Amino acid sequence: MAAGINLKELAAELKLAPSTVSRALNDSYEISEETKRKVISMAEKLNYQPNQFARGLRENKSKTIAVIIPERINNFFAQVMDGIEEIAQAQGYHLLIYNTHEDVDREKKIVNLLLNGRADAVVMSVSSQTSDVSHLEKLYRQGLPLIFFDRICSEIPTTKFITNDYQSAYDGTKHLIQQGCKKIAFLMISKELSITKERYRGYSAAIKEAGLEKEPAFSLNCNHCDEENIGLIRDMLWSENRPDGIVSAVEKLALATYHAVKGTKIRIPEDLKIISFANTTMAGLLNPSLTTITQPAITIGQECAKLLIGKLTKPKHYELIDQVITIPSKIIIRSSTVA
Amino acid sequence: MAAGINLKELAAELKLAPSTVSRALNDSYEISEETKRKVISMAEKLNYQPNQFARGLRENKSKTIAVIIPERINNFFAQVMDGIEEIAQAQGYHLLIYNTHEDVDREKKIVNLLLNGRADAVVMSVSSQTSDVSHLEKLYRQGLPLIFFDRICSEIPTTKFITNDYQSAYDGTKHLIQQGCKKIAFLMISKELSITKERYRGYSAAIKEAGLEKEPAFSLNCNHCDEENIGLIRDMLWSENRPDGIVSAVEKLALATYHAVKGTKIRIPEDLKIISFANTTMAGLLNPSLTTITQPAITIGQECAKLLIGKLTKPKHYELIDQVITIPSKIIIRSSTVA
DNA sequence: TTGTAAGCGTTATCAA
DNA sequence: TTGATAACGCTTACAA
Repeated sequence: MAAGINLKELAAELKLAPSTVSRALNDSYEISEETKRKVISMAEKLNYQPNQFARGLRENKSKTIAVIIPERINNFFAQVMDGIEEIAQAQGYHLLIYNTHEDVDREKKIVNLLLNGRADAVVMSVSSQTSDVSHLEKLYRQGLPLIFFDRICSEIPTTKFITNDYQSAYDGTKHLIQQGCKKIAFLMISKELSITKERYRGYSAAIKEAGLEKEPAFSLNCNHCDEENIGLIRDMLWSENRPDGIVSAVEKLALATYHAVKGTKIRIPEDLKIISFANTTMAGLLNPSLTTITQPAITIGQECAKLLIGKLTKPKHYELIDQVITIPSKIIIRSSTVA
Repeated sequence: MAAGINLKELAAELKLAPSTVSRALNDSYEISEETKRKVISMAEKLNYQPNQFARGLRENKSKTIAVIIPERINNFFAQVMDGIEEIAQAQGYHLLIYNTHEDVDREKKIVNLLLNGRADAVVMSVSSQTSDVSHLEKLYRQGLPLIFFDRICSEIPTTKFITNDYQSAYDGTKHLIQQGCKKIAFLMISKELSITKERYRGYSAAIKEAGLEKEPAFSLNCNHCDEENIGLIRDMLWSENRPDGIVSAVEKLALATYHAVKGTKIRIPEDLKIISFANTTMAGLLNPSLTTITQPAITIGQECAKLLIGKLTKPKHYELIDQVITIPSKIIIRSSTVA
């Protein structure tokens, strides 16, 4: 309703042809400077805004990037989105954002919605339920530039951005070993996820290298219900053979551990040391402060956006080749691992 | 590139006219069941996806809602977005999300970008710098349905959703008084914001009612630099006449207070009690756990989306009248206010 | 019940 | 340097 003025009306106002006005606004070389000036000033005066649908229909471009994440209430993903948006805004791109809530059915629906030109490209991190990737293959085959970050999909031959999951988990686990831990558990949300596999590999390598036992019950596969996770962790901590160290693959499980321990006689770090992949700014304020493996979330977002927009605007100079680009995390040692 | 099939090609494949196919896909009453079946099955087989630009151009609808927030790394706004998205997804709407980073210039640019039909409606929370609202008035005058939440703009005669800022701040302050506080400070990020004004009114009323002194230095106006805020709060806590209670209008200032106190001999809650508007799930894990005024963020998001989509789909039944709808917060008492 | 044709607001091609 | 016209893919009067 109401709506603004369109090109035809603007042209009529100027007593010029629509095509002339269009060219003037697009700074075409074939238009005189004087006409350009007149057109631009009138356009501003009348607050002319070109219709994006008409333009999109003509040019087959939406100047929009779709971002699909599994969770919004999560500092890591929030920071990645800020990174993406920073680059996108600067280049005049808009962001359609979708949260799958870790639900692969929602993910499929969302991906299907993107097959119609609503977005020029897609950047995503898959849900923890995603094992069948046919919907992603369909998207890829449509020719939409697609890249993954963090939770990547190795079946799709495109560029992926991750942190050094293996090495960070290895270093983190080694840190616990150096602090005297003998029985170290690993907390994860889904065995299917790329990040889980890599982080678990790093953890396992450090355990093996140190000659420590690898109790099966110490590989704890959690889910997305906080209450259940707290229960699972509590059970593990009250079992006969309880761990004295924990490597948590995701932030929420470290917090669940804090909840599980709360009100019990288990003390962190004296009885239990914990290190976690985490990006919360509150790590330093927890009780005790949490040792974290902090991911370069903003940088990951920026790099995703740079590559994708590069590919969209200068296809000859950018190629989304099948590769994994790694940006290292930082381990920040706090009280939860130092007795 | 690549791209899918279009309506004309689909029609050719079926040996039908494009209009017939269009009607069949839109489940028009004038098409026979048999034709509909054929069309739909062929559309699925060929994975036909209608072009959104063409449709938008025809119908002047984008099925998209723009959401503008001042900050993304913030549980309150993340929850509001989840609430909006839940309703929007169910109704087939997409979300364009913009972060102003509390910068009014960015806010203006973003608002200007929305004048061209990219979104059918806008839901926003203004930046803390926003005092000149001419850009918002322009948006409103264009006829784009616009609603505000949390940080509202009273100059625009539309519907706004907030929590009971006055009452919650009053109750929270009273809680501190009941816990024995005599000198209560108020932390805020910007005097311009609607929420600041209302929360400050509630705080002031409780202070006055209890006959407590109202030291000017106790109204601490902070900004968006965490380091600076920690310094400001530290200065206040080390001054001659230091407060024994704090009401924080926003979460980040409560966290800044925790940082300011860390490593000093000031103990919470013994020497200083603190209550804060906050939506972080970590409130219970802080040291000590933080008493919070928790806003109904998801509900606020859902209500915004319901009203806006109602207005878009059934304009006769929904009116964005000039009113403020209040959804109450919950005070959750934890250790930071109980000695 | 199905087909024909016009038009949404741009931009690109061709002509003037 | 500017103007007229067609085309992008869809929906909807109007015809058949």
